[in-house]
Amino acid sequence: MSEAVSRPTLEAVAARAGVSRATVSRVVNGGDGVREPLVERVRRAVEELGYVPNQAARSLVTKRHDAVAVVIAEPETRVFADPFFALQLRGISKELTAHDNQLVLLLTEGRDDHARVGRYLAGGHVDGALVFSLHLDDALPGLIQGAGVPTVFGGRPGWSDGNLPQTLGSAPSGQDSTAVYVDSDNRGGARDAVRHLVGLGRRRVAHIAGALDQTSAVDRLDGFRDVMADADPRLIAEGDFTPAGGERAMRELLDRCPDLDAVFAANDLMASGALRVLREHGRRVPDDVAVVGFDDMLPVAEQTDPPLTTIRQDIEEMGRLMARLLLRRLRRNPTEADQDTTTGVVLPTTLVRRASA
Amino acid sequence: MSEAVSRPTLEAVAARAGVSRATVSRVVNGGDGVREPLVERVRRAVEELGYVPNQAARSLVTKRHDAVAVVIAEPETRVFADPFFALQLRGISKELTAHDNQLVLLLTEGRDDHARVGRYLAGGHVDGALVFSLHLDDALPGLIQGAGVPTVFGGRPGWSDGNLPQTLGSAPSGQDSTAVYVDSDNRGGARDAVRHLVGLGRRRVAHIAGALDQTSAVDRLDGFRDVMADADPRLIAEGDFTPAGGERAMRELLDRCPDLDAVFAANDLMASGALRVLREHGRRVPDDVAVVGFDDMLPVAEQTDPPLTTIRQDIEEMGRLMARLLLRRLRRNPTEADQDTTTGVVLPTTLVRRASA
DNA sequence: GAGGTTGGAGAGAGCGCTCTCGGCAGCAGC
DNA sequence: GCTGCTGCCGAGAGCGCTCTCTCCAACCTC
Repeated sequence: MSEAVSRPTLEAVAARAGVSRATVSRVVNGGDGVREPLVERVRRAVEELGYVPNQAARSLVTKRHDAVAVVIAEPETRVFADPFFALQLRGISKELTAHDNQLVLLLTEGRDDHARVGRYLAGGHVDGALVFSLHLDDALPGLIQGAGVPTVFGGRPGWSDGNLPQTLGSAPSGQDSTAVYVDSDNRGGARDAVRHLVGLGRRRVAHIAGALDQTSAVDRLDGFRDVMADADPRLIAEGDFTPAGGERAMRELLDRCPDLDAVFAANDLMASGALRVLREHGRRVPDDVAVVGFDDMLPVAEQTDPPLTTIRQDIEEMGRLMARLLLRRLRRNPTEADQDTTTGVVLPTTLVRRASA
Repeated sequence: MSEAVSRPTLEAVAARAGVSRATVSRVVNGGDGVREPLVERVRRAVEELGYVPNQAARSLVTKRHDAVAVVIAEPETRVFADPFFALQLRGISKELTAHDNQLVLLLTEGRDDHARVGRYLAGGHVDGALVFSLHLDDALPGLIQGAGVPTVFGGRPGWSDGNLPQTLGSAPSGQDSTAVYVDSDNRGGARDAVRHLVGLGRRRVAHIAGALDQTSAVDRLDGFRDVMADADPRLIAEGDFTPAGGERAMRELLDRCPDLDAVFAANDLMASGALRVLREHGRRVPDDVAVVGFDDMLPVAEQTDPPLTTIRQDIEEMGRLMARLLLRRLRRNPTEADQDTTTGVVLPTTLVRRASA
């Protein structure tokens, strides 16, 4: 019935190895400037005692935490429940653990929670933050910039470039507050999708847009317009990224333009809804109407009837890249950081051909 | 171009309020034993300086971290990409933040990573762990029990009750190493599913089992057998929880027992595969063959044709409960903990009727 | 071989907090 | 009016680490 054995300290290792605390510290942190025989002796002592550095004590003095926060602001279960975040987290996790950083997950529920997150980040518990900001009117990005924590955004934040919330009053300066983000090429992907449809000989191409308070939806719509510059405005309907929204939009479109011969939906979920409505109206896919989605959300895109032609983005890579970018800024010293003018990284997308177009 | 302003310390607050550090500490931690006027003064000073306690310094002395690890061991992208974990995380997050605890996410990639997780947990960086162990042969649960960290498992761990890895050599004792877990009522849910089919008058009910190295799959199979005690063994096929596996199993079943009139699939993904094969074989659902799934995985269950009748489990609640259980053990003092004989909590499931059965 | 130079090791301060302890009021009891 | 409490508050040690500063030995240089 022994008391919980307290874990060994640097002191204990030093005693065992017959050296000073400082030497053990040096060895544990890379071993530079310590002669080989001593290094060896310390290593053995560490091994034998099962020594693990006390992170709290360490960060008390270094002021580093080797931890970054991942902030996911998503009140809507629907979106949260899709595989998107899981994959992104996975990419982030891989990159972080490869550099011995911990991942502190912050999920927010509604607006009130934003303040909590802001407080947490400003509290200096983590070295940096990875933030997913989905909505244009979201206060979170501003709050976070205000917290003065190095941050990388997932998805282009809602404010336009050059219009950053620079002057947030008491924002601790010294941090360059340029918004760094990683996004996939929503606009380019949309262009590819529409070009593919046009290449198939379709002339009346409709678009089911996503919720336009999200930059991804706006960008995909822009991509559509890039190719269909002179498109009939009635060929565009706004959905909300849900299957039900896709159904609604599809009905509208069929109603307004019965002669449409193709649909580009801003995500696979809406495309699946559209497919259902098309079938219901007796339109054959892809013979009468060709359909392209976006996301390549596997459980959906592969299961629809017919399987969905869509635009794939490498979600996991996006997460990995976000983490890599953040770690790089954390590592740099100020002078170098000044030269780091990266503001946005845009990942390519690819068209995945299945049966629907 | 000011230097990064270092955040205020207890000392600073004390000076401003004209009291000692100890008094500020008392106020910050609840204010017991400090007279009202002083409390007020300290509160104001905290407010004015924007003081936030330094968590590292605090845990250095308290040896608590107000943080728990969530360990998700899932090398397979497929499973990880389903909404399951997202919802569970959400539940966990809600409960943890309600009690001012942080969530440290640990995702593992393959076996080698298990050691890393074990080391991390044993390193005493977190107060407890929430672990999702999916496979029967998984070494992780053992490793974690060995780390001597209070743990709650999500899903019944792979070892049978009463056969815990008690003696893991150098496991720091003092912790009661009973495995606590939260699971949904896989067996009961399966029984409900099959009873529903039987209640519809179906007599040749088949089962597509999940990967049987997972307790959930085993339990669902057991539930099936509970109701169909004398079922033809050829009516059972093992899938792997994927749509493709469901297709394969369905083909097998149709081949072996062309007269089957119902199928209970151990998850919705496999059910969707089964539906496709049934359609391909000209069987009408539910007229010729009724189909029930499991999980109520929304993007899938609602989108199949016909929409899937399935068993719903409250995933988010499961997560919340796991966190609650863990926090309770962390809060308790040893004597009380001894009386806490909770080992498993099983959450109820409900049948959701849609069109497939 | 005296003085200078270097690289490796130890001593010790101190990060920001908590918590025990001791002091000192204020009050009751005799 | 003195002892003995009780209740508040401050002093101070110390959590486990990093990091600077100092010291010392070994090696050059002329």
